[in-house]
Amino acid sequence: MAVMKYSRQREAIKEYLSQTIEHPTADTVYMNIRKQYPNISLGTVYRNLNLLAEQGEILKINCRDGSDRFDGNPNPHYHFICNGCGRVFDLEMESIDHINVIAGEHFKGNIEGHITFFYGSCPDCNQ
Amino acid sequence: MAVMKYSRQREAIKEYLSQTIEHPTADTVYMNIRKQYPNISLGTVYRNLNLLAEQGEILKINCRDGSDRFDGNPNPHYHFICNGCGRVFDLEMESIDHINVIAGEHFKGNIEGHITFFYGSCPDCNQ
DNA sequence: TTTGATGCAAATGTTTTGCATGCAA
DNA sequence: TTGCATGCAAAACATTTGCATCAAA
Repeated sequence: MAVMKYSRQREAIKEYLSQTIEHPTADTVYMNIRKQYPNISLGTVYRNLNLLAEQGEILKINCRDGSDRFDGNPNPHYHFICNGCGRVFDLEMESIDHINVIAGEHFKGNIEGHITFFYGSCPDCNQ
Repeated sequence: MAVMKYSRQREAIKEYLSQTIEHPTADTVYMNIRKQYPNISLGTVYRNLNLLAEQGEILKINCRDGSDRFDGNPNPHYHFICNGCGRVFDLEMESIDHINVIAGEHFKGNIEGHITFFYGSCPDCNQ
């Protein structure tokens, strides 16, 4: 892969993601970066989000409510998606990597990992 | 919800899904049903797949490799997605519902369930 | 005869891409 | 200067939808 050159747009995207607790969609990122760089294009936002995710600097979350979401915290962690408001929350929880072993007990392939997200109602939507 | 009327197209879709071990995309279902009903439209396939999934007669799998996949086995079970060939396998494994409890230990919302899929290399792609 | 289901095509929503230009190294 | 990054617009994809017609009940 070619070396990445510095770009102020990419920095702005990284900065924005690192300081929000939301898990914004590409479009939300676009809307916010536009406040600072009105001429930035959606294509550039997508290109940089994908680049950063590939480099492991951010996480791409496929929560499948239509569009992908992005998380400025690159450390592996689990997510909770609220059925009520649709917001995505980070979960602090102990490792559940042992489920890979359980999954592999009757399977002849090689299980390398899992993707899990939890759903239900968040504190605000709960009753 | 209005009562469903019989339709031979829907029956054919259900029949096709129940007798394949693949986890076809909507487009693959379309291609196959067309052998029997050359005039069926992709819109009808999508409408019926969504209907059947809502009724709990089939499963819709969001494995996020581009398009959704469908499974004729409506009983909850876990899936394995091969990083090599992209195929989706059913996993026979014991329940891991306890991870809902683990996830809820430090979270104030109500965790109702989880979606998990495993990945790695399948027996064919493994070495 | 009533009303859900269909085929067709157009529309939608998200993401990617081609290309000329801009800018970092 | 070299070549990655950008802005713009068009394209690519998967999926949904409006509508006139068809067919189950």
